[in-house]
Amino acid sequence: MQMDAKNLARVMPIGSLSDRTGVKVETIRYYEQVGLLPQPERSEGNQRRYGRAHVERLAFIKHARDLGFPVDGIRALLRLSDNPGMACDEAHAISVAHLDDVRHKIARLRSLEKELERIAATCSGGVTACDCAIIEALADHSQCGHDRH
Amino acid sequence: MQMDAKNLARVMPIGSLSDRTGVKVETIRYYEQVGLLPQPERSEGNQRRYGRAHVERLAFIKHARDLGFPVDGIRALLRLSDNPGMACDEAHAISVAHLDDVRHKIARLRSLEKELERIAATCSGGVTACDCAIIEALADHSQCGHDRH
DNA sequence: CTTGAACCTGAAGTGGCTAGAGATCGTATG
DNA sequence: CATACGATCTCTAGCCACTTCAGGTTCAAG
Repeated sequence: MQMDAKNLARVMPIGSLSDRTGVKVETIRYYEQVGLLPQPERSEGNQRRYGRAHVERLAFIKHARDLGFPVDGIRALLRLSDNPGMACDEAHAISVAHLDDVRHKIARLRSLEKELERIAATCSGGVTACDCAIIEALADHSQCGHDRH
Repeated sequence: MQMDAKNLARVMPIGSLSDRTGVKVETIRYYEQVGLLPQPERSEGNQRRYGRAHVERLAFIKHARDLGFPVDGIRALLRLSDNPGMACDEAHAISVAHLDDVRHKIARLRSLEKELERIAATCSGGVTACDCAIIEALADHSQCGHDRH
């Protein structure tokens, strides 16, 4: 067993970085491949060795991904974070654009929810009464709230 | 020009099927490839020829996709719709499962929305005051509603 | 020194399409 | 009947953000 929690923040293998950040090993390698994470130093046997800076950068990435930022947006935010000073306006623009996107998705899902509720309610699962209202509803576009006469 | 709207419901080329259903030509071929649409008859010159049944089936598929059903779910619903009688319970289960999924997505997006609002609000875009609050918020997980001490 | 978990690379697979290349078909005109 | 040109054909690759796999190498505990 490795003395993980304590203070190997100095030189960590990829598995420990994974444990610390909650990002899977394969995903870490993927992030390196697409240029989100810099290439770390290697052990004599060619294994990746990470330090504190990598933990922070990966945590940043993970947090942004959890918030649904696309990888390209994260790349931009990381670039800004690397060059402080010329940052704020652009970071704000990226966030607001993403917030907009999230709101659109919510709106769309809400209307889906409504129609699914309506469709599911027409048939409560008893085999008797319907044959089958759900399938009919899907087949017949005219029943739903949308157009198409 | 072809007499589209009137009554070529008998034998349609793929473009007309596309126009009637709002599903792109390439997508129609894709649906055939993955087994959602049956292989249609062909003209002497090997072009697809569709009839009324295809229009209905494709409309069904489109409606379900618009509602966010995954292709596998649609495959199941189509199977049910082909074998009426043993249908209703299973169709209901599929729909309810999907509705559940949609609700989870909504809940998740709502919490994302809240946090993005909070983060974006910390820096309103003026370069002066922040350097940069958004980037700090992303870097520092401890500020947000989640855990991690 | 042996074992076995962790690590390595590179390629392919996922879902649900979309886009492109390059060839062939079908039909409205001249 | 010939021509032009849009519609269609097949096949392949690309998109996003990973995930999975195969087959090998390294590291560290006992």
